[in-house]
Amino acid sequence: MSERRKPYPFDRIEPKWQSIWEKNRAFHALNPGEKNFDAAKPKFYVLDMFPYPSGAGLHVGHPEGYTATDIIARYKRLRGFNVLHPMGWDAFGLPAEQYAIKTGQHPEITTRTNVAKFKSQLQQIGFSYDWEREINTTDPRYFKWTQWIFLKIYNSWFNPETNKAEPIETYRGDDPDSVRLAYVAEVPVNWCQGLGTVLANEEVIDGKSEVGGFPVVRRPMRQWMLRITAYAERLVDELEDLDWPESIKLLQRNWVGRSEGTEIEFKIENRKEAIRVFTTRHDTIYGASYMVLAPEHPLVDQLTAPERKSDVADYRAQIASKSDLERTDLAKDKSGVFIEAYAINPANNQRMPIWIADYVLMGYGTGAVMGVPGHDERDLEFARKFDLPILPVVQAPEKTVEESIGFVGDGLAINSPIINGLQTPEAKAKMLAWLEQHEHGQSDVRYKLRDWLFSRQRYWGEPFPIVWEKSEPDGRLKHRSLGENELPLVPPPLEDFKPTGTGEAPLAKAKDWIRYSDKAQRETNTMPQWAGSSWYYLRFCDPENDRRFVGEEAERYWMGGPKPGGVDLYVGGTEHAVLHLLYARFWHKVLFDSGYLSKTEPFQRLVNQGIILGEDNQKMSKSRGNIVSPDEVIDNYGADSFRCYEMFMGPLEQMKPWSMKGVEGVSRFLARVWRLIMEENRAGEWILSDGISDVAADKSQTKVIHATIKKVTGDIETLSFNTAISQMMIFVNAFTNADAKPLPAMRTLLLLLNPFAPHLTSELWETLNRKFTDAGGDITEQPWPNHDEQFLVEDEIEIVVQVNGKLRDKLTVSLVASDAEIEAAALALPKILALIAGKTVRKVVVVSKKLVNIVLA
RNA sequence: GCCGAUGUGGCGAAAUGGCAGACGCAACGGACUUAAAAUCCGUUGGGCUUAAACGGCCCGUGCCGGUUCGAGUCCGGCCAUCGGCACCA
Repeated sequence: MSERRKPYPFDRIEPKWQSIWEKNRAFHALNPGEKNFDAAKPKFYVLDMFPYPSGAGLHVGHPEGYTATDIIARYKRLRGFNVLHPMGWDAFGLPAEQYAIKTGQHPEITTRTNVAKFKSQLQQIGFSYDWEREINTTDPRYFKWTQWIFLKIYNSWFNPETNKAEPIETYRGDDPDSVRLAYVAEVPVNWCQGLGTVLANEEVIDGKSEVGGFPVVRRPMRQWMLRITAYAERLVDELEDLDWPESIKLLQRNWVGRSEGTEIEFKIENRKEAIRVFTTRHDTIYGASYMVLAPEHPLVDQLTAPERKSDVADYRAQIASKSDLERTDLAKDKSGVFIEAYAINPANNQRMPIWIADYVLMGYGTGAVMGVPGHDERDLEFARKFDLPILPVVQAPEKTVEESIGFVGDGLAINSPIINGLQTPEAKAKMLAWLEQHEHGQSDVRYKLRDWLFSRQRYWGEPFPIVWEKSEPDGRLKHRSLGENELPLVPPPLEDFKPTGTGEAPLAKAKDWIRYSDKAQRETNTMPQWAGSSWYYLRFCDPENDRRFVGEEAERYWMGGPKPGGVDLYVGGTEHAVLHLLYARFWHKVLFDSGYLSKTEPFQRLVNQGIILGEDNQKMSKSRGNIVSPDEVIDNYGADSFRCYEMFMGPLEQMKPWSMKGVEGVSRFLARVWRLIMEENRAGEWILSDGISDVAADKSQTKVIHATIKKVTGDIETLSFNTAISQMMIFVNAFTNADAKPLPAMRTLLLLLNPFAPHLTSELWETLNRKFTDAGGDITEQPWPNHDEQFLVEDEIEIVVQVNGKLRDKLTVSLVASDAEIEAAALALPKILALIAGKTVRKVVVVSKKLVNIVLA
């Protein structure tokens, strides 16, 4: 590619200013208690979702959110805030480990290389991060505290009476291990033979591993779990006062899946056991004609008649062999086995045949449902397939009884002696009262949320600070935590990172490391990648602290404020709408309950940037070959053009395609700003333009200046950066052909543009200061300009004149004209007279200082 | 299937219920130039009217209806695209 002449010397000024900022520690935030800390300034904590440093480097999607937060950070500094704007690396994770398996290169080396690449790319864009606060989740000084927090969780239980976590010592029951917030359980997990590890649900796509595409099967394994379900209610309720997009709140609410209903007990014919059922439609109990248990339900073995045992065993085997994928495919086709036992419907004492079927899940509710085929789609399918009785008990509005079969909405209770004639809500209330009164059931709340599967069979993750010890009476292995003084627990050096293939973690190969004492061995599983990212925003407040995960004063300052959430602005992709944001909130609440934090929520305001598509309008991917790297953009147009284009493309939260032509347009705009202030001399050198003079702007220029201050300031506050840039383009267009460029106007423009194009504006500011010294100091030390409304008012205003709502003419009147005067003037316009001639004016609407609408009969 | 978001020129997009298309891209025309690039200026939703220009008229924000003096914007119903969940009782 031939050397193109640069429209302005960004290749010289951008590295220059980046090194000045670094040398001056321009963006270093001071903590309370540090020398020069200014307690009079308000704080602002603006955070990006820190990246996983992959080998591929940045693509243009990463810096979209980063640019937005950088503009906010720079703007807030100019507005006199102490700004915390940090960056770090979420560096544990599968790709580095897979690379290690392939090449033998230790993940630590891969990680270091990738971090260096990412960091240099971010620095080239000129982001104002406080690099002195850089953190890396794989650094033992960091994960020491990840392990420490795990111990806090492990050593806590959730007290339902206080609705918060408390130290395990306060638990009065026999078996503390049964209530810890971190516990071991045998659960069905996603096992991926190809990768040799269990995977989280989100790492499994259509029954295959996201990495490598290997098949994934369900398999019961003993795993570490975190009791996030204890917080289900608070995770929903405490969303309320957060400034998050409603759609994201809804996603979280749906994920937690609260439903209110009733737990009902059904007696079993001729037996002492009972089946408990959870239902949200206890008003349909008269229509419950059969009972279904999940195949794994603990009562199945006891209740199944001897002659049905082999059928049940066959059915269970058949289900176990199905993969998740097959299960989804077969979702519509109901299957099940009758176990030759009967339950008694407490409402009408009818016998209900008991079945097992895989459409009932052991993991939700009680693992048992009452079959109401009249008013539940799945029950109806099941009943039709196995010829079970179908009784309508809710009549749909405007429908006959017969037509109401399959109706699942609210209607009129029928065939239900106790509640006949009642609308569903009243029917529910009365039925519940009846059930409670006769001790058949009580109201209950259930959640879809499951506990968090927290262990992985991987090398490249935080080891659990847990040892397994032979306990004295029975010689069984029991877990216990390491002491805080034993942290960090660093993973052993390994030559061979390969999975064992047996479900045992790679750490099991480090025989010396595992051996803790004569009678104790270390836990060999590691934590998932989500661990480090569940609290990193806290560490940024005080990253060097080696006595505490975050210092109290630093936490109170940066995570404080009047709102429930601590981080003032958090920007990142929607892909983390549920998991990361839910996990972080959960950890935060445990730490809050334990008295370590000042706020109940981590993130007050959340904004999701939209993804950037390739020029072909498709998602960027290696296989499509449409990935745009920031490097090429910066080489050709400079970092400021890159930043401004990222913001000019469209609304931050919207999905939008990349366009190199668009970058060029924005680059032209910045070059125009440059040439507003600079000109080339005969030698081809850029020098301060003769046109710049210290004169006042004229009236129309003043108006543009103040309109721009107002618009840009308001737009930055609402993150509408695209329209802020448009307004600055209007400003520049207005001054491009002016004979004299008034100095104060130029300074105002540079300040407004500074958060967007910091290198260009710093350079021009400095150049102006060399000749005109009164502004003094660096651009970053200036106050943000204020607009004055008086310069925006017009002497004369244009009034739109409509006839029957259609624009017909315009009218210019004085600012002080009354509505009556405006109406009279409008009705006197020749065009309007012609239009209304011979017609009756039925009404005239006058909107003050705006419009007249003449309505004809 | 359920839930949510989005739908405006050739393209990215603007528009407190009040002039639809700001700003930018692309395209076309002009100035400068031996020429090109760069730069600057202008035109640019569709159609009709007009020899042409000025002007004038009609249509136009996914589709159908409603509220309103007035709807891209509010309400109801559809359609399409994208995203999430998916036997959750």
